[in-house]
Amino acid sequence: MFFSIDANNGVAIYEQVVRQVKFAIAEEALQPGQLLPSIRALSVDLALNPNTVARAFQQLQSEGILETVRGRGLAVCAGVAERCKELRRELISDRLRSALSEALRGGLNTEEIQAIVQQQLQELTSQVASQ
Amino acid sequence: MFFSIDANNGVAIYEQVVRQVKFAIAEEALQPGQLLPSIRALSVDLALNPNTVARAFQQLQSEGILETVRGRGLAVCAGVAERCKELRRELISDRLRSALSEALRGGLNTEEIQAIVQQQLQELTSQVASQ
DNA sequence: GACAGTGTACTATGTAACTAGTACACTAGG
DNA sequence: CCTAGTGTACTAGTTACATAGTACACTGTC
Repeated sequence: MFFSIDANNGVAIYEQVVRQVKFAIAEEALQPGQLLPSIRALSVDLALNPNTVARAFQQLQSEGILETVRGRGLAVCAGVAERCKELRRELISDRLRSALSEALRGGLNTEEIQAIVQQQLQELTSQVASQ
Repeated sequence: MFFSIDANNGVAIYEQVVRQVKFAIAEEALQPGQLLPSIRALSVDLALNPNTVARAFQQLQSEGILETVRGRGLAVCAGVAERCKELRRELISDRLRSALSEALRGGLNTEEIQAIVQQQLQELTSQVASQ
């Protein structure tokens, strides 16, 4: 599957699953109507407890992004792609803002911060390219 | 005092205190030999439990950044300013890297991410300026 | 009908983080 | 000496998160 979990991320594991499902819908890697991998299958893939995955899916359901298909599984609701794109932008913006705010409060100036961002982006993209 | 705590940051509160003390030393807002505000005073300022502040200070002590002056308080060790500057860069880089990595995995491209960083930096600096 | 695969619900356990409160030894200053 | 202010060291309780295991109702397929 597409998801990757980092246990000591600050972000709770179930929350990481929630975010990455939203991202997958935003990327259109998950289409409306499409069934998600089952709770049990995904928990094996990600080496998580089924309850943790179930909690993530329940939250997505309560947000109106997934819906239950009785006896079949959970499917992506119709017409949520656009909303997921907005959510993705908000989630990423908030997290970046929090990190940038700490950097500013820590006494770094804008130029130093931008340099760090460039360096990290370069490292990350070259990593992905070499995979 | 200089510190500001954000309770739902992902970063544990005691860890935020640890980081901000390091940042203050890196900024030379705290000089070597200088006494820090007392655990009790700081806990009142930040509306935290004294134990939480004590835990942060104990960690800083075990890292060799603060030292006990019996009956007086905790003081910044001599010659740690340079190390704190390195630590500050590492801490901020790691956190930014984590956020940027999520953004890339979420399907945003480098240009979109850079645009978000610029926007957030601009908002944050104009906020600070208007304070 | 039988079975396997769904989501859902429940209780229980363990850990980390934070809070609450108390007690003690030490030092500086009157 | 006495008092107030230090750090330090406990025990306890709460919350959030993750894990472990079990049970149930539903659906699709044979």
